[in-house]
Amino acid sequence: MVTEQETTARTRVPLSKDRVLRAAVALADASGIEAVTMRKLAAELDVEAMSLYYHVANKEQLLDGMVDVVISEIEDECGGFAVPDNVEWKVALRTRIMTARAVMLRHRWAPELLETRTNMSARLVRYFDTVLGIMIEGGFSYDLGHHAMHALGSRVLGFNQELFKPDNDRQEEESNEMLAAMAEQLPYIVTMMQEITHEDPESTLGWCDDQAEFEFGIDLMLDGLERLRG
Amino acid sequence: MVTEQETTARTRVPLSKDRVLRAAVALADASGIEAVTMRKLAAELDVEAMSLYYHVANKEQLLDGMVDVVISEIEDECGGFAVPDNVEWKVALRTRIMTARAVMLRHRWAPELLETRTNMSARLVRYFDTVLGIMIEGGFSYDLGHHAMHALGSRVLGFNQELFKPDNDRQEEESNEMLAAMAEQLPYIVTMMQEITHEDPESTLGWCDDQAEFEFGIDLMLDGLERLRG
DNA sequence: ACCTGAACACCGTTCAAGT
DNA sequence: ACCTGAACACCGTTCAAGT
Repeated sequence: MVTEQETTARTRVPLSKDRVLRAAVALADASGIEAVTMRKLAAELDVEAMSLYYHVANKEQLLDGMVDVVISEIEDECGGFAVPDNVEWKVALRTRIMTARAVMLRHRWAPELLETRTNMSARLVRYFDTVLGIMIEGGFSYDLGHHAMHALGSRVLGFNQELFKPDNDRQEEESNEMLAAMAEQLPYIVTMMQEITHEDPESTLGWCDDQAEFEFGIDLMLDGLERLRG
Repeated sequence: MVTEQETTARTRVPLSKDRVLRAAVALADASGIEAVTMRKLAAELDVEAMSLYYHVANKEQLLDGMVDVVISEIEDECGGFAVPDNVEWKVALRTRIMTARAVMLRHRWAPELLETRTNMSARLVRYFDTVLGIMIEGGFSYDLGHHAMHALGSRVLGFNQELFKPDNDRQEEESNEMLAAMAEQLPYIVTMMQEITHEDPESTLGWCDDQAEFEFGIDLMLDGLERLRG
């Protein structure tokens, strides 16, 4: 019995802030951000809920840490946060944004979390610095760069603030049915639905699988900024 | 004693879904969305928490209802959701968006709520229909109108997805101090801070009091769309 | 028809205590 | 140094019961 205890104690990897954060990210990926409670996360780590408080001050800090893990992934995938040389600013910025987007698609809870956090991650600020840097080295004035940062907003992290939500369960059936019933109330939307044949039927409502719409929006802004840069 | 009971019973306005929703909006305005719990809302209405469930199925429906109240305010302030005649599309759309923005500034919890809701308010869809209608009547193809709706995203409701958050308590002191310490880590941002004299110092970080930045972003998109319309 | 009380299954978190 | 148990103040919600 004592031997068994010793064995498990030796086998078990000790907890650490890093391990806690990684487990939290994995849990959110698998079951959504609402499944990330101190108790469930602890269970995932085969530990009591209160043990987490030794590595993390409170839940706020846990969520901040999860954001940081996501930003780290972007940094890794970009090969660091240096402003590239010899690349046109628009290309450099666009590829960076698309890389960020790829990371966000792996962690679909991340956009909402990013937007609701009030603490600023230091790593996130460094990401913003290189985004700004790409524009400055590309010939932007600091004034225009500043406006651009605000205008791009969270788009620089590869996601869009869509307002049409997935409407998970019922997909086409009820939705089309509802729209048909409201035809005279919604003349333009109904006509649009009829005119536009969506290649990928589920891409209309989801925010994240609609790569083409995201790229349309990004290019609209980048082209506009290029024009203002002169 | 019986008389007193009768008096209070006669004096008290009976609960209704409408009264519940208005109270919830008022509570969120005053104390933030996190203060809107079934128990606190009930207390505000001088009623037990369980009484709310007679007028509202659950908390989800309560939050959906709050969104609907906000959209109603926009509708009222726009004088209904009809597509205006004899107004240039860009002007019509811009004023509508700015009206929505004014409403959002009165209910600062609303943007976050709008973005996290998964149920689509019928009234919100009608709002979108007139936004699309303005563009179609302004000479947009349905295809371009569709792209534009996605690109504008929640901006059509008058808010921006900012990633720099207020950082409420400590304003300049710690923030500037921190930036100075990170000067070599954040060369571009630090320079930008130095170069740009903000007329309104608190407008840089807050998402909502920065009217000028919002207008810059909106005009960037509207001008871009005008160019694509041809 | 409208409201309530007690109870349940969950939260985050504190604090004193264990090894 | 690291982890735990019991307890507290809060959630949303059910259900049987009151008027």
